[in-house]
Amino acid sequence: MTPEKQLEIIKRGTAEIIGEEELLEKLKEGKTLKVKAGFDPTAPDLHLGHTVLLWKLRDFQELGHTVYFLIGDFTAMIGDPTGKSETRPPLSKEEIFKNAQTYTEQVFKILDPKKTIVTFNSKWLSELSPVDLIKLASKYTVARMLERDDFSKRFKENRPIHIHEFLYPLLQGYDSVALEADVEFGGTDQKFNLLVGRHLQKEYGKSQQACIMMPILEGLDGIQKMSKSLGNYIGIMEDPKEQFGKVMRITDELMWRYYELVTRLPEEEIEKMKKEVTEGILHPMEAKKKLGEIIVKTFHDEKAAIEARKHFEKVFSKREIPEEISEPVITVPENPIWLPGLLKEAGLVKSTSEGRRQIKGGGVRIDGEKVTDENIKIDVLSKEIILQVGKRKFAGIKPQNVKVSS
RNA sequence: GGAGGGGUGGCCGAGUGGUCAAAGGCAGUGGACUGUAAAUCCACCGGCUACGCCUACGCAGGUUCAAAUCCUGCCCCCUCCA
Repeated sequence: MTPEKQLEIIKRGTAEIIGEEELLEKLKEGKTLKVKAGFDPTAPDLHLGHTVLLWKLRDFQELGHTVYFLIGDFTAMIGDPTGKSETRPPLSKEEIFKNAQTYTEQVFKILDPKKTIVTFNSKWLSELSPVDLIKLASKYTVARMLERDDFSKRFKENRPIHIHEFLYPLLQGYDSVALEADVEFGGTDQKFNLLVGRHLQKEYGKSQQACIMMPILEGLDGIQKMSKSLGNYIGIMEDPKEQFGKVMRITDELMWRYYELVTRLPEEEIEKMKKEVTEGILHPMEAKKKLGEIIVKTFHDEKAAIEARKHFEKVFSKREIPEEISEPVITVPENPIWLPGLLKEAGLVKSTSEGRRQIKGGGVRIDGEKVTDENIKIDVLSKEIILQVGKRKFAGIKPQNVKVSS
């Protein structure tokens, strides 16, 4: 493959590339590139947002390059500045090891393990002496630091910025120096940090990395970026039914974005589907179901995808009770038990107060029958009953799973 | 170090002695409608087998019949001066 052709593959789907010329030069030299992507070890639950980047790393691997999967165990002490700054205690060796394992478990659903090197930035960062650190700090200015979106905003709004937060971009940049990265990856929100890496490499007399920014995937709400803390994510380790259900809950518009960013369907095919939907040939729901299947299949398998779809159709389209529901083992204070208490025991609501509200709001069903009396008492010992709260939460209460405490 | 401003529910943000479990907005949950979507509308949105009680307005005390509101000390944040 020609270097130009390789570059074309690399560029597809990216938001921005800085240092494209150097990258092309390196491709022409035919060297195996060191591709760096950093991850925070404190949040090892990967979601679809991360996969946008992972797929692009996969492209690099398929072109023969090596991915350095960098776990920022050292920089995690600072945390990428977001305003909620707190110095976090360093993670223990065991925790780091455990998190790293969780990572690889997830990441290798997409990446090629043979072309991936997992590494930790504590390896070189903890070796830095105070003198080294001062040298590092001298390579950048406060004015330039304040150009960073997050910092400038906080500065303008009179919100605190701690000195150690300035260290984060510097240390991340130093990672590139230490690794001698040829390419560094990040979301568009990482632009500043990526550029610091490029700058520092120059300062330290190394060749400069290309910075590749991937678009940020919107979360389920369609507005904010997908993140664990906002709770608007689809986790790649999540249950197939959950993944499918969450996909179905996004807006039609957002569905296309997901098609583009988290599936590997060729662009032409996506365009074709889009056209068919606007022309009324393809029902948007059908397109969405297909997306759900693709996503489940990627992280689980074909069988799980089909089952998830069936489950969805049964429970939501036909409003039937699913085949498999949880059957909690519960302890109740008395036998005919007060319903709100039972709902709480069964884990369907957080408190009896919430249980009462749900009943009043018409969200509770027993064996498919709506319950309106919040004071009703239920006999749970004579036969199995199926409790339901809302459309999605079910629990089967079997007499043999019930213990009466008093 | 000095002067001033501020810390309220998941978030934003009103509230300066009782009528405050705390306005309003966002998020969330349930219902209606649907394609389980979106949009819209309605309700709920601290806990407790509850017309009452408990816990909550930075932390700890105090004044009062009564405090998110007043007083004292402490912690934290911001601004200006040095």
